[in-house]
Amino acid sequence: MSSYQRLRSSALELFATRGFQATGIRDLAAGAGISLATLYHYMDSKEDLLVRLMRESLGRLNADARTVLAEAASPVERLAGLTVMHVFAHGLRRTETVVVDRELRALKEESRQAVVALRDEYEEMWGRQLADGTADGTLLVPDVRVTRLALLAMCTGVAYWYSEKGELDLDEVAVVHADLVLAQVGARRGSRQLRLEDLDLPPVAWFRELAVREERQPAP
Amino acid sequence: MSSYQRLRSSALELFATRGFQATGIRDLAAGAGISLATLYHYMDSKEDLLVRLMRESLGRLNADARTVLAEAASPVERLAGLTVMHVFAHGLRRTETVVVDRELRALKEESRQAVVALRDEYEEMWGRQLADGTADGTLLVPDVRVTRLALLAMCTGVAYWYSEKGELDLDEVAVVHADLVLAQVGARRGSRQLRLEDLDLPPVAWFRELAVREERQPAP
Amino acid sequence: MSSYQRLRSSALELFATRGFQATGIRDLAAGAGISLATLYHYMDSKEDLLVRLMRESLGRLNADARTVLAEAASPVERLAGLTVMHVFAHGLRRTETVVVDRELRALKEESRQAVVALRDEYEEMWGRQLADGTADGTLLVPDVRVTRLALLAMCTGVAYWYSEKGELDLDEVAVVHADLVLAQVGARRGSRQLRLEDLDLPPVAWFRELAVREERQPAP
Amino acid sequence: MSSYQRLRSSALELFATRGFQATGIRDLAAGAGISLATLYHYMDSKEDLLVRLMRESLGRLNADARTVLAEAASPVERLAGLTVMHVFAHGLRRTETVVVDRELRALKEESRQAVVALRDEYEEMWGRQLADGTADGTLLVPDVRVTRLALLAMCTGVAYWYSEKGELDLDEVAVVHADLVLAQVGARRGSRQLRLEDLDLPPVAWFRELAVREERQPAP
DNA sequence: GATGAATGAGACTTCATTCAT
DNA sequence: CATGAATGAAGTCTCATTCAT
Repeated sequence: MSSYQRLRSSALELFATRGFQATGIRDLAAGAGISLATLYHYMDSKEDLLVRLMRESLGRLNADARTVLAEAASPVERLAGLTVMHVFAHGLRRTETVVVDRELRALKEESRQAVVALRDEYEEMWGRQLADGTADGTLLVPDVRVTRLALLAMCTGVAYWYSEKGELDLDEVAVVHADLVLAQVGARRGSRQLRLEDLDLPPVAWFRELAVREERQPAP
Repeated sequence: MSSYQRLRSSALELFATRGFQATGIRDLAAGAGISLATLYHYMDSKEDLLVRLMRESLGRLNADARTVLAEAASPVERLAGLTVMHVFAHGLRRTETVVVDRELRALKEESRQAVVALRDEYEEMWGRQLADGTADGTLLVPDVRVTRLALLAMCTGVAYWYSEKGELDLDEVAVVHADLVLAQVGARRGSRQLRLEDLDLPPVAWFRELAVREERQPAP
Repeated sequence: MSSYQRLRSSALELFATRGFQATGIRDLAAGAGISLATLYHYMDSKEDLLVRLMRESLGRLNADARTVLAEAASPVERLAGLTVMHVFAHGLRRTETVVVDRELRALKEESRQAVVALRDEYEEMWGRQLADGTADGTLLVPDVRVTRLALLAMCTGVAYWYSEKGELDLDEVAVVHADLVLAQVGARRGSRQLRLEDLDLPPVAWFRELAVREERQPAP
Repeated sequence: MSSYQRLRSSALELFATRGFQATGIRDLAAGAGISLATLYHYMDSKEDLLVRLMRESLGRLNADARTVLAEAASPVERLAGLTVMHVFAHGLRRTETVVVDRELRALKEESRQAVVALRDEYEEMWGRQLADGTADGTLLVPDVRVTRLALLAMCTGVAYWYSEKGELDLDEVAVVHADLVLAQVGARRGSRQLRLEDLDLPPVAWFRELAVREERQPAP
């Protein structure tokens, strides 16, 4: 693994665990196994590194979301698909998603806006399913906007409490969340509450694959 | 307002906005309108201040939760009551709840454990309702533990996105969340999905009052 | 002597000898006998310190120049008086004048402009005597502007080569420079070249006194 | 233009403008359009580069001075010739002369002595004319040593304030300085003040040619 | 010739904290 | 109560330089 790769993953781990502000550049250098000065071959500044990691992460999340949307035919299925994908992404790529979620405030205005734009792009995909499903009557929510925020908060929470070392199985967590979401948005067939297993979606293993698929990392 | 009161509220604002690590003691002093040295009349250390604020906040949350539990008769009603209370607490006491949620990791082991114990006490009250309701068949969830984590993440999210200056009405947000929770846990009467308005609980205004009720602040 | 006084004089010595850029803040702290952190009680930044020292120095030079102008009645006498004053100021307050002369380029644009304005104020007093004396025919120069620059460069040079420990007497150096200036500007009475001793000016000792007179230093 | 030529001229520009200490090796590399590591093919160290540039510059100044002395027959003419040559050298080879004048203090003792020796060699040529002219009565100065220092400071000043882009004509500046010098040293023919135009010297254009004549640069 | 990667030392500055007054 | 002065440790970042390729 190259120096940059080591820097990337240890920085994510540190930022996620201690927080960006609480992580010193000495920690970053030590984590990557390089000297303090060498660190600056791989980043312009600490903030620059953070921005880079955030953009990568959100870029990938958006790509995965688009992949999911292409696999699902209806708003309800798309919403469920996004949920499963989101849970896997936040459970398996814990560090980067936590960093994106928590460290926005550490950015200066300019870079913050760029990152927020990427995040909005993602959330817009969720919002559209809620709006579409409400429009065609396949789901029923009290308030589209509040519901979107509530669902995302719930699913993002996985990154904070799930651990691969724990006893919970992430496949199950994903299914549970999808079912919770379907219940929340009142997705029914006749009088019966729809569940993930009722939908025409790729199997859960497909979503797990998507989340762990290797991505070519851009050069420093 | 006394110096300590000003310190308390500006510290919460700063910790919530910038984060604990990113807030310097100079910021704290400036926010309270006192000198750097005087600051140390009101706290032993920066961490000590944080711990104090967290304990106050969680102490109050637990007290409010107990008040709610005493007002509701069944697991379903208690769960809905906790939800409404939680949303008001996190919407109206935004800074302190955000600080409790985000800055646990800034504490040293010893104080962290004390604060975590308070938090666990609170979450246990939620968990108990889910367990009780599952036991007596009044609600149906895929997994008690995952559901508890999911619901709490969803409801705590309010502190992050709700703003008193926004166009959303917090009363409505609270109702929406209660309805979402009831849907998620499959609370029904016959085949009909239960909603907050169907339950025997104090009116929403009562919960709002609870959340804003003045509390005597302990002396420094 | 207070910490600030010690900082002031050792900073001038260091800046004059090694240059601003080559002087580290460790050198400044050591020179003043204080710790690195304490140094920042007395300055906002290294550049801020430099600006302060420059403004003090130029402020005093301008004050001294005005004192001299008030003592002399004609352009020729004023020019000679400025010359003697300038030589004493640059010979006896060597460090600060050298710093003002050499370190302008180390300043950022904003502070640079403020300092340059003070310097221009001073040079303008020289220029006016040349212009006035040319106008009333008491002196004759090839080019007012070039002459002013040439004279000032010559007289400022004293700060670079004169040393109190050397064998030259500064009183004599001042007289020589005044005579050189009078010769350069063609100051004559009839066909005879005027010399300093021919003019109606305070004695040389008066100028020396002016240059060493204690000045109240402003608080940090 | 070769890499070394570009390095040479951009280094001079940077050293003259920002100062030696304030110029980083990254600036040097960027100025020459080469990489940081490649820079070290053209110099042993930053100081080595500075020494080289200084020796080149002083070597040329001495050569030019000797050429001038060979063209002039008397101390007065030689002094005037040196003055005109000096003004052209400092006006047209601004960067290198400024660097030599200001950055001596940046050198370590050993190299400093070598460069100072070259500078002394040059100043000695000025001193000799003053001494000779005083001895044979063709000029009259208050103090040979002080006068030499004063004249040189005055003429070197040209490098600091003259700009090719300004409105002043360097030919005129040179003539003015020569006349000022002649006045300062009391060069007369009978009772009349001598001026440059009275002397038997090559035309001003000859001196300008001398200052801009291409010199073979030694290989790296 | 040329360079990307690497580094120890040191740059300037701010940190949380203490203490005599 | 309140504070100005002081500090050791640590913050982020840049320095001139080397070396394997």
